Amino acid sequence: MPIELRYPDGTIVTHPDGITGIEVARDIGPRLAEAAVAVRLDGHLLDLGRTLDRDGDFAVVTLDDPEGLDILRHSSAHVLAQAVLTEYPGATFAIGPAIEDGFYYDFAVEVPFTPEDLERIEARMRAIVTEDQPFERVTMSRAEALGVFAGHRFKTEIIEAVDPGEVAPGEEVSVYRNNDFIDLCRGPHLPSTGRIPAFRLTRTSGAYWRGDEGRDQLQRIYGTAWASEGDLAGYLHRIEEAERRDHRRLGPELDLFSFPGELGPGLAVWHAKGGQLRKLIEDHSRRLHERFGFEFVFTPHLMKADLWRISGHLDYYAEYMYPGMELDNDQEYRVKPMNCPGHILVYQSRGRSYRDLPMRLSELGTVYRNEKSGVVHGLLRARGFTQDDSHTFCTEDQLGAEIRHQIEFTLKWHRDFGFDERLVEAELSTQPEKSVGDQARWEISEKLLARALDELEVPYRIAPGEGAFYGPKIDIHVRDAIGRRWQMGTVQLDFNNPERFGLEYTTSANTAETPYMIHCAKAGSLERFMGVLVEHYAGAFPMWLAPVQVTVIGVADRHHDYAVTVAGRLGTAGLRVEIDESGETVGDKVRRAITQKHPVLLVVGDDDVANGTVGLRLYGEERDTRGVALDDVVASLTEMARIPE
RNA sequence: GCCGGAGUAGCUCAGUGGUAGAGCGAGCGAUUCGUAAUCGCUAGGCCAGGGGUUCGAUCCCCCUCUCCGGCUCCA
Repeated sequence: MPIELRYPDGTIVTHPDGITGIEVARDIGPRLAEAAVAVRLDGHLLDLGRTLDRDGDFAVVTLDDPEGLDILRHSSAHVLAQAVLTEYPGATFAIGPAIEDGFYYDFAVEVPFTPEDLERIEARMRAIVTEDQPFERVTMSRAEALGVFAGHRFKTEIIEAVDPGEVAPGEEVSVYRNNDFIDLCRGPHLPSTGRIPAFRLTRTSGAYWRGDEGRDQLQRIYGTAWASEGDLAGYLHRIEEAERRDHRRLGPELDLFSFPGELGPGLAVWHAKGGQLRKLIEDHSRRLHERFGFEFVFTPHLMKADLWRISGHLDYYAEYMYPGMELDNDQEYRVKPMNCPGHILVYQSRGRSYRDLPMRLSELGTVYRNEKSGVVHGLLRARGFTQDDSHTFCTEDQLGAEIRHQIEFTLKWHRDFGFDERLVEAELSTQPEKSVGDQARWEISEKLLARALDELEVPYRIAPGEGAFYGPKIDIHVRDAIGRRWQMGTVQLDFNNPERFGLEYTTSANTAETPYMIHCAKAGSLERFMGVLVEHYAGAFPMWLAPVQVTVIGVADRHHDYAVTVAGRLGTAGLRVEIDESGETVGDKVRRAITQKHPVLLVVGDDDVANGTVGLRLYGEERDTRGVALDDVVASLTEMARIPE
């Protein structure tokens, strides 16, 4: 029975039954056959040597395809495991998938790997690649497989579980063999180890078996693999670029913030420049909250423990809360990890009617969370931070419009900081297995959250069951200047707190109703947001955010008075200006301003004093413009420094 | 919290079982210069903290703290 394959260009070609993927590829073209690493038949990836036994959409997969890279990385993981099992007798292996940009493999070994081990393993891997060992696919029964992997307890566990995610369905399992190395695997793989063009082992770490803290701690080795040495170099360059942008490095360098050891982990101090930046961001936050109809409230950092008992935090969140302190006749107090209970008390301070709703309460609320010691990470994961937090109380009728309103706000917020529509993605997390709250409310809310995203044309994916137990949520993610994805703001429904606190409003029919409560943070944590901003802009902030917008440099000391005049004019126009008064050379002063990433540099010399002009150089530009009239500079810089409308 | 790595001047890093060095930065002096580093001098270190081994420890061992890479967690 011949089979009909439809190629990506739409043509349908008939082939004899039993033809293999590589044979079809050869039939299409010898160069394609050479580049081929696998084929795809109706969405299923198959090894090149597998026979094709049915009609379907057919495509040859090469290393230019994302799937091709996944296969390359997966095969690289096998070679890694082969190298480790060869070099370290007694080692056993767990799982080794492809991940973004690379792969890893988890091992159980007597002694953890050292950087020297990594070199040794990498050398062995190179030898395996040079030997160009073919990957051979073999299927066998579970019983046989249990025999093959006897003594490898993790593999045995996988086979016994017959996890459909890791092993082909049914009783048969597939394994891949190259030389005497054999691994349980669904495949597909490269035709042979020699088809790995470029790889590098990058680091080691501990990892738990099955990701479970309570189970074996394994040794994980990470690597990266690419279609060419050039791609590998490009990847390593991107890593360097990310390091260059690291906010933990730029923060102190640009005098923005630091984490003094005396304070304790995860606690930052903001220096004057970072304080200026933060003030600008907070000002913008308040401006927009006001424009979007929010009211400002303030709640204390310390509240009676009973409040956290009512809210349920002491039941569900206690491990993140700092220990209580006993005051006034054994009254226990807690530092707040969240702002919600405070805002609820504001709501509850008097009887509310439907006429009060929607009530949007916001606060730049500083909270403290006792993050585990191993997870604090600069501003991105701090123990003390400030949320641009808000809690909105509304009726069911208002809910749809309100959700949309808050998402619009969040989008506007990100747009203003350089994350436009193209860089924003959302994630809609729905009801988990264990949840509280009225089922009807869950359904209505999830529907309205999705509808708002549709209407606002925000691309999103649904994370089924990933919502908090108290309500569904939308998380806003952005991609930064080098393509990394960050989770930023969030819009969350909360069915738990209104119930626990017994919130009510009086309807027009004079009945009591429980309001909907929407938790929304636009930036999330200001600290985290600013950390991401630093990395996004690589410390070179746009004019309106730059702590120092303009540096004025006199060519020689005799130009100092004129420099002061220029700075005065700019300052009067509302610009943030510094004069470099050091006795250094012009070249050195220019370099310092550039190193500090100041957006605008004005150099003034004899000609400028005589003509009322300046020499203008913008950050990121190699050239400068001489003899620009001071009035023009004031006008154009003021325009450049405009706050987003 | 767990696994691994690392802590030497403000920063980036050399260094040795016999009580420490460079570059940058800082201060001072000279230089007065037109767009990415002018020259010189000076100051600055409980070598993360504590304990041990040793005649002697920054160096070797143990503990603690902090940071880094992951894991885990992420109401």
